[in-house]
This record gives sequence, structure tokens and C-alpha cells, in this order.
Amino acid sequence: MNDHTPRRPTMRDVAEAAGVSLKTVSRVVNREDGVSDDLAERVGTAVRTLRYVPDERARNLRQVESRPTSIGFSLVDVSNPFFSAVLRGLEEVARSHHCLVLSASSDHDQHRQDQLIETFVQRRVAGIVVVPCSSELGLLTPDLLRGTPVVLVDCEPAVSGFDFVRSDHYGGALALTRHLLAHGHRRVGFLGDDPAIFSARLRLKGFTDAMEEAGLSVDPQLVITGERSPIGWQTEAFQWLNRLDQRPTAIMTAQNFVTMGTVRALHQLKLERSIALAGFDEIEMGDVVSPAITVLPQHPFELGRIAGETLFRRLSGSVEPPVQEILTAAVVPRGSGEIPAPA
Amino acid sequence: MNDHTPRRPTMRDVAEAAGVSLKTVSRVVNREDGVSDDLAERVGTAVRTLRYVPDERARNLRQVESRPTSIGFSLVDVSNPFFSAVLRGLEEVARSHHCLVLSASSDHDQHRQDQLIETFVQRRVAGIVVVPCSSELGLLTPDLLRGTPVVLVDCEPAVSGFDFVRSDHYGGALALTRHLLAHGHRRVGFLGDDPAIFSARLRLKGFTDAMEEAGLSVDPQLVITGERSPIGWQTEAFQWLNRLDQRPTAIMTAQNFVTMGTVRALHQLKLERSIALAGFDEIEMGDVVSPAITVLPQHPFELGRIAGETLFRRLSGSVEPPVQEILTAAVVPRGSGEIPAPA
DNA sequence: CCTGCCAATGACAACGTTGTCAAGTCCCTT
DNA sequence: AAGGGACTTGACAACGTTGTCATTGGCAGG
Repeated sequence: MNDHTPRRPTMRDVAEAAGVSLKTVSRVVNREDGVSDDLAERVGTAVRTLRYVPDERARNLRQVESRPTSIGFSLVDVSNPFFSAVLRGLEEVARSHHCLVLSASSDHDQHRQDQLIETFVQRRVAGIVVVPCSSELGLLTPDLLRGTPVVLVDCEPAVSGFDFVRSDHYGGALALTRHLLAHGHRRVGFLGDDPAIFSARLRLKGFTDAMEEAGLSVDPQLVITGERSPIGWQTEAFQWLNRLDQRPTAIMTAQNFVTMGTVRALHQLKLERSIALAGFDEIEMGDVVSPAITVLPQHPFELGRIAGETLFRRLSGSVEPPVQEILTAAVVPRGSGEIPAPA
Repeated sequence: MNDHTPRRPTMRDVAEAAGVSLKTVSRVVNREDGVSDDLAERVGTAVRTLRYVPDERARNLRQVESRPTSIGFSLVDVSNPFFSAVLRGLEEVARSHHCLVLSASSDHDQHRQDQLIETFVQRRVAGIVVVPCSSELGLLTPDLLRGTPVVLVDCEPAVSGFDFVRSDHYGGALALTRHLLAHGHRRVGFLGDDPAIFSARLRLKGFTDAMEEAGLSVDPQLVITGERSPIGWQTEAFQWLNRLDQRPTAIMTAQNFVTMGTVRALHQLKLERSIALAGFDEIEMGDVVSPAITVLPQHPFELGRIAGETLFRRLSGSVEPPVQEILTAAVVPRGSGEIPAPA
């Protein structure tokens, strides 16, 4: 009962003010034709006087064949620049379709992701984009979705039947490792995320396959996976480098935060010019550090854009079989990855 | 008429399946009491069998005193790590209230921001958080909002009557400039955003006031404002440093992208060890560059969190006068800002 | 046995909009 | 002058849910 915030005017109020029927107001508001200039004028005036703003929820509730108004986006963490770039790409596409994005971070928590999916369904979003936090699909089932299109980003495709878009994790890791090996390294370390994560698994495989291909065995001591906090990697890398009897001569890092932590650890130990480093993902300012960081930049904005375009293609009725889009990337040599192996 | 995606079941379907009335289903779904165990059981079974998911839109439409379900967030650009951290902070608060965030980037475009505000109102979001792209309030008027609470982040408070949260731009810039002056500099340059932006104006004022306080005049040649693209700043700074007859001995940069561009330009010109640099905002990897970058980090996550908490306080009925929250920050000396002035 | 009360249940309207259809008006054709 | 078509306009139901209130039945107390 807030008197200072009077009820928002409805279409009925406008109709009364203009002395016309509800339907006529509806027609004017939706720019349907078949309304005389006289009435259209009166309704327009009433709309402006009352500051009437149509209620999108009610509109959406009634409309049988409504155009999409919201899409849901579940990602791991918006504050990671990689994901926020994906969001930005998705947002651009949504915007061009006059659609808004409901986004939320799952923080690698499957339960949280499931809650999000359910919330999206409760709101009847037109479609959903997910950067899954594990290879479990969780609530992403036809039963729950009932035809709501889903596009997966960076995830296991085999099980799903959904469209998906991802970077070429395997090929990228292969290329990064080969790049290091081409500079004479034989003792190469790997730091990466938990292999439970689809992309992390592929990157690890790219690494081991490249090693094998070169006839090198992978020293289990030189492979660290699973640390999760962005902050933690500096400590993790620092301790790892300290406890090793024999350090690697080169390191591949499989994700942006891992790379940043490792760079910091190397600097801390003053090893940044003696141990080569090549990392998956672009890192901010990686070109200014000395030595500059050799990376394999993904194209997160593009991932988001393509995911969005795929989703809207489904929304406009496409029934083609699930699309698998894989974006390739190339090594950007900047210095750290070209440090040669000691003689 | 897609037969392959059958209509989603409604409460009516559940009621029929369980052989009860609509209202009973509603009661069970909403965990109201006063339903016999027998019926509750039957309804529960029907809900699970049909995979019924309530329609939040319809619920929200009917409910008189509904709890907030969505809030709108208009920001300048999600892909800027500063803003995505704000979003993350806001998201956390929203999550704790079982609320989702509709976010979209305005890209410094007032028209786009206005479109967003209108879209939010059309969807009857419970509240709105805005990082305004100019000091114009645009559509943020009581007429349109009709009591929808708004929290402004980083913006001009005087005109608005809204709650707002921001960093201490003026004090921060003052501190950064004093820091440089304390190392003997007298010829200090300033690179920053268009002073049409509220925060940019305050930062510029902090700079000029600190200079004045030290009895120094500001050489107009040494002040550059207005470049907007994140990429552009490197070129801008490069050309600026090249065209000057007499270069500054220290530079204050007023925003993260400006700092990054300037660091790159300094490295390009191999001036990074001869010209001191101190920047507003934290920058990723700023601690690893040589010299490491002296900055004044804002607390974007906190800004978002506080904005969210303020908003939800309003949503739960607070009628206190508009709140003005100003977060202070301190200089983090890392090297670049401590380069002394040449003798 | 009747009264009154309480708990359980459901019928119905309402939320704010749009789709459907019928009615009315005007003008043109025959 | 009658018939027909095109165009305007509005009455009404519907979307999926919840709030209100009436109805039912059971049971305790007189």
C-alpha cells in the first residue's frame, strides 16, 4: 500500500483515458494497422500522458507464437575474462534479436548449474546456452527442456544431441606442445585443470600425444592437474618447481589462470628466462611481460557469437541435425615459448 | 504445431492427472499447508510423472506481493574485467535472494542504455542497477520507473535521488598524483577518459588539484582525454609521446585500458624504465611486468556487492533517504610509480 | 440430535495482455 | 435500392497461475 508509488497504468487505464476499447489500445501499441488516425492519435496521447509501458510478461504469456525475449546463459564464472568475452559475444547476438540474456555463474558446481537450468525453464526462456561445469549433463534432459533449444559451449558432444561450439582443445594443446618440442625441449611439464573437465581432458591428451609422437615419455611428476582457485596456481606452481629434483626445461599451461600463476611463480624464482612457457588462452598484458608470454589464444567472443547464432537459428525453426562447431587457434610466439632447451 | 515438441504440461494437466482441483495443485507446488497427505502424495506423483515445471511468468503476473525474481543490470561493457567483477558481485547478492540478473552492455551509448532501461521496465524487473554511460540520467525518471528502485554505480549523485555506490575517484586520483609527485616529478602527464564521464571528470580533477596543491601548473599538452576504444590507447599514447617536444617524467593513467595501452607504448619506445607510471584500476599481470605497474585498485566486486545489497534493502521496503556509499582505495606501489624524476 | 467450528477442497475471478470473431459503418457496384 | 466488400471497432475468451471465498464433511460439545 505505498501511496507514493501508485500502481503502474495498464492497458485498461489507457483505454479508459482514450475512450476506446482494450483491443484498440493493443493494436496501437503493437503498431498493427487498421486503426483510424483519429483513434491512434487519442491512444498515443493517452499512452504518453499516463506513461504507459506494456507488460512484457503478460504479453508473452498470452502470445502463442511469441518471438524470443530472453535466453539463459549458465557459465562457470563471469569474472574470468575468457567467459565474460563469451558472454559479450552472446549478448551481441541477443541484442540484434531484441532479446536479453539472463546470465549466472555456476562456479564449477554441478548443483548450482542444475538450479540455474531449472530456473531458466521456470521462466520459460526461449533458449539456453551453457558452458557446462562437468561432462555430466545434469538437468539438461529432454524431459525438462521440452524442446527448449540448448547450445553447449566447450563441452562433450557425444552424449548430448545438443548443438555445441568449442575451441579445438586437443589440436591447440598438440600445437603448443609441439612448439615447445621444436625448441629442443625433452623434459616438458604440464599444469592444467582437473581432467574431469572436458576441455581440460582434451588439452592434457593433446599434450601427452605430442610427447608420445616425439618419442618422449611423460614424467608423472611433471604433470599437475586439478587446482581450482585462480589464486592457488601461483602457490601450486611455486611449490611444484621447488620440490622437483629435476625441473622441466619447458612448461605448458593449459588455461589462462594457470598461465598467470605460473608466470608469477617463475618470476618469483627468477626462472622466467630459463624455463620456456607456452600457455593455452590469451592472457591480458602477456605481450608486455618479459619475456612476453607465448600463448594460443582462443576466440571467446567468437565462441559466444557462434553459440548465439546457432541458438537463434534453432529458435527460428531450424531442424538440421546437431551442429558441431570447432574453432581452431594458432600459437602466437612472443618469447617465453621460444626459450631453447639448455644444451 | 510441432508434434515432436509437445506442449509443456500446465497445472491443469497435473490437476487432471491427479484428479484434484487446480487450486490443490497450486497449494502442493507452493508447499502451502492444509492439504491432506493423500492428495499431496497424488499431486506429487503427477508432478513428477508429467515433469511439471511451474511457469514463473504467470505466477509473477498474478501475485500481488511477489518476491523479486529478476533485476536488471546495465553496464558499459561486460568484457571489461572491471565491470565483469561488478557483475559478479551483484550476481552473488542476487543469488542469495534467489533472483536472476538480466545484464547488458551499453557501450557508452546513452541511447542503448535508455533502450535497456525501457526493456527492464517492460519486463517489470524488481530493481535496476546501472553503471551509467554519461551523467545524463536519460530514461531513469520517476515517471518511467514508478517506484522500481535503482542503484547507480560510479555516477553523479546530485541530480538523481537514487542510491549510489562508487569508488573515491577524486581521492584516488589525488593519491596517485601525490605519489608520483613525492618521487620528485614536476612534469606529469595525464591520460584518461572523456570528462563527460562522471568518474573520468573526478579523476582529472584529482590530478589537477594535486598538481595545483604542489604549486605546479598543468601543461595542456600533457593532458589527453577522450580516446575510447581499449585498443586505441596504445597508439594514442605512442603518438603523444612522440610528438611532444618535452616529454613528461611521469604519467598518471586514469583507467585500466588506458594504463595497459600506455604500458605497451612505453615498452615500444623503451621508456618504461625512464618514465614513471601510476594507473587507476588494477590491471591483470601488472605485478609481473617489468617494472611492475603501480596502481590504485578499485574494488569492483565490492561495488557490485554493495550495489546489490542496497537494492535488496530497498526491495524489502527500506525508505531511508538515498544512500551514498564511497569506497576508498590505496596506492599499491610496485615499481613503475616509484621511478624517480631525473635529476 | 442439533449446533458450531475447523480443516480440506474446489469454483471462480483476477492479473495484463493478445487472438478470434462478430458487429457496425461506409462506399462501391449492380 | 439492395447487396457486397473492405475497413474499423470492440466483446470476449484465453494464456497459467494465485487470491478469495464458498462448500463440504467430520467431529466435539451442548
